Amino acid sequence: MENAPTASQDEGLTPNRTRSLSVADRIRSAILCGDFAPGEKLREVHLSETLGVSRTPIRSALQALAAEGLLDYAPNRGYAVRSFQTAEIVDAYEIRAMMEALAARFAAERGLSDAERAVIEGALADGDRLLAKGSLHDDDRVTYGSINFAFHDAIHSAARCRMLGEMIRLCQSVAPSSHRNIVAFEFDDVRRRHDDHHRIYDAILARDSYRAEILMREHVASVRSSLVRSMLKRAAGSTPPSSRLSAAG
Amino acid sequence: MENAPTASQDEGLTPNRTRSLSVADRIRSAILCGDFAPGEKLREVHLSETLGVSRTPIRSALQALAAEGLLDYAPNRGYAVRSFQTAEIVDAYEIRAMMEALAARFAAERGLSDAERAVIEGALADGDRLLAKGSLHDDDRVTYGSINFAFHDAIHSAARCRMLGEMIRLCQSVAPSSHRNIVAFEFDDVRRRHDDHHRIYDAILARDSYRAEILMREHVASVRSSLVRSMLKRAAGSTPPSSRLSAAG
DNA sequence: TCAACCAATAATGTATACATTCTTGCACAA
DNA sequence: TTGTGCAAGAATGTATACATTATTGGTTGA
Repeated sequence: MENAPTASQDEGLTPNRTRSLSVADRIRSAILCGDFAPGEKLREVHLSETLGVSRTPIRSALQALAAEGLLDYAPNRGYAVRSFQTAEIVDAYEIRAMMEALAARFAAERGLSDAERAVIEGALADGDRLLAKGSLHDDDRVTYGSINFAFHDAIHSAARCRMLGEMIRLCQSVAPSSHRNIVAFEFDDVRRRHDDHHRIYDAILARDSYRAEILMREHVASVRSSLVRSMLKRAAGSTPPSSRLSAAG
Repeated sequence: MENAPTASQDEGLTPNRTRSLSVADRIRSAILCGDFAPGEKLREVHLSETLGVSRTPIRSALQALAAEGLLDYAPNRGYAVRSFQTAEIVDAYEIRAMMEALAARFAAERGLSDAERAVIEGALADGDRLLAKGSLHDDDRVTYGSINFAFHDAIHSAARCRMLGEMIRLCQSVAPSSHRNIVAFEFDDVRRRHDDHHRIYDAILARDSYRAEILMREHVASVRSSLVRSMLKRAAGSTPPSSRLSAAG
């Protein structure tokens, strides 16, 4: 009902899309959207019936998602949604800070292509324009998210290192999996980070690899700090110790 | 013939070993031993006949090895042995240097368990004993390899970060896959690196996370430098430019 | 009441047949 | 000779039946 037959919806744009890959995308989205509780078991037959494909592509998709770190696997016991502790998410930002710093260093050492330079300069200009307003609405935050992604993605590409890109992807797949992870950045936070972007770009252009590395490391680490601060604030605010026990179990 | 029926060789020590996992281990070993040429295609039916299992566990194993980075995959075109350029191997050491440095920092921040401390002190003492001889035979180099592994593995464990451990594993799976990668370390190299181990342990014990990180980063980076030097020397020595064209194609 | 045991059930693991896609080789025309 | 097109073969993708392993529930014994 809800899902059209997969075979007939092949779109010409994406040439080789196997059922396994499509199914992996759908399950991944569902996990990241929080449709499954952490630790929840994913049964093959159930997914098979829900998604309208046989168990074979389901198994393949689950294995792929486990390799991405989204699922836990135990032989003969199947797959379960991996539950990330707060500490693991914070650690992932530390790892990502190191990896992005290395990417910035590589980019500085190896130089930017014309396309990459254009993307970065576009991202910087777009950000300048957005921040010139002096405040941010929710839509603006989404927009800045795209700008931010474009900036970092161009640097990953400029690093010319496939393994580094893969590892950064792994780090990124951890954080969004936690639902309570939407940090409402303040305007000043965003402005400061956008200023970081300018400096990092300057360092890369100047082929100053050491400065590019240090700046990027601090840049990502500051996101981690904001995250921790935000989580502490929420923990203290939303569930004060007194009201906790009085709430119905 | 050569392979006993997998089902009957279940050993009590390893409880849940599926055919997929066993097959993945065998193919992984074959790749790391260089039984397949870089870029060589791995056909499912062929492997299925060779290893005496059906295509199902073969496909699962190939997907796992692709996730580990040992194989390349393209939809409808199967799997091929990933060929690592020299630059990629060198880059992997840079990545590993960052990751191991972070692991050392985490270990210093979070402390060592009694077991981890015992392993490290054992590795340091064993290394001291080996190096006291003043020279190394080939057997000694193998022995020191085990000592080195024990030291680093204990620190990975002390980092208390699963994702970090997984990423370091990924880095390590790259380097050995290149055959021309056996660096014949000189005695002085090994002695210097063992001294690094002592200093790193001291820093971790002293909870000096900054020093532990810096020392470990330099420690791994020095291996990369030795590797590069060794490759340059071999390139210059074994195939001098003059003899290159005279050799039969 | 509680623990251990065992059968029934349901899940995952494997083998195999079929479907789809890619590759290969040759025929044919420019 | 060279390039295009097509058909045969071989490879991968999928579905399904069967095998093996976990889990569950109840029974039995203390």
